[in-house]
Amino acid sequence: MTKIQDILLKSQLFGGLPEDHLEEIKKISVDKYFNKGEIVFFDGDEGNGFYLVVEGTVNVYKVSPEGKEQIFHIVKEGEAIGAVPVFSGKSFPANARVISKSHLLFFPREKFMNLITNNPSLTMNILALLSMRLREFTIQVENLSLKEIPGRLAAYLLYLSEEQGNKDVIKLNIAKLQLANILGTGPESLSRALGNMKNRKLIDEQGSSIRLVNRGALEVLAEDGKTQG
Amino acid sequence: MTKIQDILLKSQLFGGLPEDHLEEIKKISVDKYFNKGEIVFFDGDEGNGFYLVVEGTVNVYKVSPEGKEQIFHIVKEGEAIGAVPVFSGKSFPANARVISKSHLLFFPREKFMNLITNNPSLTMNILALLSMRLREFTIQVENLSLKEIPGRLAAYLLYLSEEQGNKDVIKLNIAKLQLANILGTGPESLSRALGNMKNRKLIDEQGSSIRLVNRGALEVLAEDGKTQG
DNA sequence: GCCTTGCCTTGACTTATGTTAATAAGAGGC
DNA sequence: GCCTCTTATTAACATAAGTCAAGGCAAGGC
Repeated sequence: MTKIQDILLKSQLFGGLPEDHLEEIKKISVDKYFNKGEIVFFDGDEGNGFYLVVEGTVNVYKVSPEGKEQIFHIVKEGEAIGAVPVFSGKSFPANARVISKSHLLFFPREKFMNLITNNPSLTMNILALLSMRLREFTIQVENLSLKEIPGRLAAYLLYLSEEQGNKDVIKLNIAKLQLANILGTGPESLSRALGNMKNRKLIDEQGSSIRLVNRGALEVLAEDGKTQG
Repeated sequence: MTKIQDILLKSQLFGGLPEDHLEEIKKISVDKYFNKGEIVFFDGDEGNGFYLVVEGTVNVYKVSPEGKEQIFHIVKEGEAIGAVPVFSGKSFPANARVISKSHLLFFPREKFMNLITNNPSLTMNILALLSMRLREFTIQVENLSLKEIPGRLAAYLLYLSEEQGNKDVIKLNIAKLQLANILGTGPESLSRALGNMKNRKLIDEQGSSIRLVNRGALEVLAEDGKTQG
């Protein structure tokens, strides 16, 4: 089995589909290669198809006129980007930029639509994918609106821990600046929040690893959102 | 044609479907009536189906431990709520509360799923619906993270104007407190932002009507997000 | 018409976070 | 191994917005 077939099989989008369907799917896709920093699409571009990440990492984000960046989603191997325009008929609602050398599969809108119409399992997978994305967005809005920065950071650290197998020592796989832009802030505020957590013995930092020293306190912080009164 | 059929026909979800399908759809639905203030579902409740608003208004929102409320969506006649759990298989990601006497149609998960499998147009409608919701969320995150309160307010006023036929005099159909909770703030900050706009002759307030006096300046404010430096 | 109740506004004050700038620490090239 | 460039930290300061509290206004009941 090729690497690509393996990725497709494990992806939320195409997982659980019979092999001949995967073959068909692979056939309509186009390989696209990007170097670090290159743009996959811009906010407002017409969406004539969507992408699946085979290798590398892609940031989906928006920028304010002043240059502040908000990251919506960090997309990794097996995940899809740019599906919204395919079904809404509107343009891309955000920018996407490759942050490491990447290999994507591009699925042209028309051909993909044809695949869907006679493939109920694929359709269900897409519905599940979009629904999960909506869930993630409710969490992001909640974090931005109802929590202060230390609370958002705590929530993110716990999320990373869960993602990495509930370990107490987690790996920060992204730059601090990126993390700040996920949390909706700048690098200085993130530094302060991390420093504060270290002082209060909630975490411990060793290079790009963070040890969750006091998980309970982090959970309270993430839940409460506000630096306790 | 009954009122319900009319609503179904005009909804994004069921619009454009043949009449016999609408009949089938109506058949599997259950009427639910709510009084002002009643809860439709809570964050975390198991989602055994979704709702379509026939009459009234429903707020979808989350609350912080301190009691601050963030409204995600104000759902009106013809719109759907609670679709996420149907397709993701997870619980409701937020609360829903009726803010005026309302009549909803409830669609049980299983039966609705059966309808989908042999109804491609309905499926396409759902995909479009979820995608549009995702678009709206990107805008909400952008507003919360990249704009200050006056900018969010300006953006919302312009959105209302567009919704109400690009009139220069718009009707605020919700309480100020609600509006504040849409914008991610409290009533005091909203009052101040409105007051400031009045001082700067961007708007004029008459009861629950707001006149957009200087549309251009509002657009700049909404676009820039930040009270210019 | 008066009183109650809920909603909104205004003011004074506090605080979290943005800003600016300078320094420090790492990573990669040569 | 040294230099350069990027990335991260720290500190001092500025400000948007939250908080608390008081007062005004409007709608509905009696």
